[in-house]
Amino acid sequence: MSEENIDTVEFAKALADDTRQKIMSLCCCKQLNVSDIVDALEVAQPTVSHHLKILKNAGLVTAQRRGKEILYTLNQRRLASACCVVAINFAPDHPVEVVE
Amino acid sequence: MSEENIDTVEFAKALADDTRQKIMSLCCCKQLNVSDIVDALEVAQPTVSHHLKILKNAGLVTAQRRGKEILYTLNQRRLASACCVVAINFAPDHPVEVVE
DNA sequence: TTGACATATCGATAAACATCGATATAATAA
DNA sequence: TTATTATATCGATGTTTATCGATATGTCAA
Repeated sequence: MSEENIDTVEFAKALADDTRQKIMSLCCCKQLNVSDIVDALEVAQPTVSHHLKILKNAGLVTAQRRGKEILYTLNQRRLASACCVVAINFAPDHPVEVVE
Repeated sequence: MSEENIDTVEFAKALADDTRQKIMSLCCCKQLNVSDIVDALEVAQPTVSHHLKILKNAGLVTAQRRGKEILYTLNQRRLASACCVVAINFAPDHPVEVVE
């Protein structure tokens, strides 16, 4: 949930599901509402909301209400940060960083 | 399991457990046998073997027999690669790479 | 207001998973 | 061989998690 402090277990758990990875791919670089995601995948709406909650708690997506709908977007910066934190923590001899 | 082909769901699942992250930290830069890991953590030996199998299948540790014991080491290169693959797949606008 | 639409939450269920005691397998030494 | 040590596998158990139908909450338009 936190802003910049990354819990690597929470991060990995959020990432550790095929449906959530699909959701992440879908809302990368775009804002999608829940119905868009439900239509793109083959899972029920409560299931999508469940996964979005997990992704949001891990800081991997952000939510923004627009009228009746809620737009979700992948938080790419956070994701890249988390990958770097994992690499730096566990693979200190192979440092990884965001380029440019 | 594979050499360079990284399954991001398998990778994330392997990473998504506190005990496994502790094991990874323990055998980073060193070779540890199972008993060393059992002693360092507070879990039973079959549990440690179970986690080592998951890490090994994901390519995150390598195993080498030496006499009666089996030495496990973290595969840092593989871990760094996997982090990069995740970042590149899901955060294309924030490219991440192994430096130097 | 009421109704329609969009999403979240609840409660139940089944599958996946972490854990451990008991036991099997493997290597070595006596 | 037998005994000892180290690790893996098996089988059972409890916990976590993914899933979905039903329902609640929230927003807006009429």
